[in-house]
Amino acid sequence: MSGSKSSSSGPAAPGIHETSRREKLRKIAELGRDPWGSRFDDRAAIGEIRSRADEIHFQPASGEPFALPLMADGSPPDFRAWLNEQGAGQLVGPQVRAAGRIVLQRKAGKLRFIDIQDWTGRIQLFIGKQQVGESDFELAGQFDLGDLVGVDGMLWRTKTGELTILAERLHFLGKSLEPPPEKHHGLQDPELRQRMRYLDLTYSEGVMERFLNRAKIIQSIRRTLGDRGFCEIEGPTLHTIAGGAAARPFRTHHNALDMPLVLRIALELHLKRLLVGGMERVYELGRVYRNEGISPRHNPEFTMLEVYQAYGDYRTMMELTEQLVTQAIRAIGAPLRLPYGDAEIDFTPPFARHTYHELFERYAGVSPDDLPAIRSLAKELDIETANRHPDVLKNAVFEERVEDQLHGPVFVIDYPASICPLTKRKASNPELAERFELFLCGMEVANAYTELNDPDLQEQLFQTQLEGLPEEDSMAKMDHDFVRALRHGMPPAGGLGIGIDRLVMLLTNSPTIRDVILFPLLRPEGSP
RNA sequence: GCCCCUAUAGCUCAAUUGGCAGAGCAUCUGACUCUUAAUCAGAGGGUUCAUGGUUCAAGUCCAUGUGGGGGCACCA
Repeated sequence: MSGSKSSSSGPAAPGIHETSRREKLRKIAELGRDPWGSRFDDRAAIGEIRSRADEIHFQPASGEPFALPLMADGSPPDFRAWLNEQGAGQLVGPQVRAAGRIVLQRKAGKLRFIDIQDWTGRIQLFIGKQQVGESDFELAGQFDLGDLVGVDGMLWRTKTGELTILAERLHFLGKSLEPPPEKHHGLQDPELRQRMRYLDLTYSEGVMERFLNRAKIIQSIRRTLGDRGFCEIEGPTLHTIAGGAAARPFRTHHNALDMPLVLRIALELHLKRLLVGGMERVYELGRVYRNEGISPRHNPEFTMLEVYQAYGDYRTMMELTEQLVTQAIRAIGAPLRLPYGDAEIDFTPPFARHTYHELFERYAGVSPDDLPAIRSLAKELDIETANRHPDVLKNAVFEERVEDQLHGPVFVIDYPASICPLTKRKASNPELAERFELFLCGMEVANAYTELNDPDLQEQLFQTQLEGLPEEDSMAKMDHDFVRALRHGMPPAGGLGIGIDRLVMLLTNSPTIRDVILFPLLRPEGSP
């Protein structure tokens, strides 16, 4: 970003907007009002106020008040005519108090119409000198778009039928020194939307709702797990070994101990230590950090849920996954058939279950056991074949050919054991791991295992994985402390990981992960 | 790390073949006591991301850099 787009901070002279706003700020102070406001009790949310529209009555000059004609969506086209037919009298509504940001202003002679917005909605204020008095009307003259104001008044309708607060008293709650974005189009530049998320939340359609839905989804997940007796914990984010996944970590350093540290790339190994310790149902919902590329589906820090249940297995986790997802959809008040881009996802449980083998044959067109065929297919797809374990190669083909086809939701089950070093093998077939991944729109959203609890096998698998791999590329950094924990006996268990950001993307129809992370990683503004 | 696209007023966007840098919103002044992205009349607002280059002349063409977007790679 160039310097010319940077904010007005710094030595540059204040722009024309700021100068005008500071002048008004000064006038507000002159009127004896605090331009930065103070506590404002007992206001109602604008959404709540709007829901009281039916309390507005018409009070004729003589006789009993009566309700307005039923208005399905707010205002009838002929409200003005209806009012004229009623003859003498006036509208009477409940007394309300609201506060919000000024998003539109219209002057009509000595009247002011102002739209204020809080996080539940917008409402129009009618400001006339007659109603608010000399001083408040003078105050209203100092209002700019973006200012925060409060109002006491009567819920009412204008002649056009618009639901309005007829202002009786105005309160100034906070000045904005900067002009808001263009009112027709809002902020368009994706960089500015992420960098100045506060503006995006206020002025871009659907952004507030999306992030409130994110919060509801996370609340729902905690509730679902809590109802089933799971205990939430907070593991360390500073690790000495970046274990539990295959990803490059962020490196850092502890000064007093003069010790290298890494930020965690997964939650897994500490949760399993807690299984050993007797926490039979345990989970963490927290941030992990992976020092990798950025894409519409990847942010360097993201939110992960990992759940472990003693004496369960991966099938237990499949059922739990369905519960977590469908409950989350209910929590945001959405139907089980959800739009995503041009497609629709049907979350009605049970989700489809297909084996890795079956899907491989269907979409790659060759048998996963036919190694020569896989090799030639891999070459066709420009996949590196030299010195790779057959199953690793097979999985590369799977990712290239199969995953994009998995519109889902579909549980892919029974992975080749060799690519799952933390997973128990199937008793009936030790070549296969008791693992599933949940795919939606070609995206991996969940990953679950029957957890490996044999310490000798675990140690051996760590060792095997290490061979021939640069240390930071391997998921299986030898973690002696973890193996020692397993040696004390970990119950057989099911484990589940869910990428919360991706789940939120799917449930809120968001095309990129940056749309569901409030502050995604950006380069510093104006960096060289 | 590689490839493609992109950067013009506070914001959203124009600018013909290389020929005087424009509009809407916002701001300021004025009119209007039921407006609805209010309207009407006027005014001010620019280092065209940066640095070089080509040219009589560069927002426009070229090179390099920076930010952003998209794709690839990376990501079990």
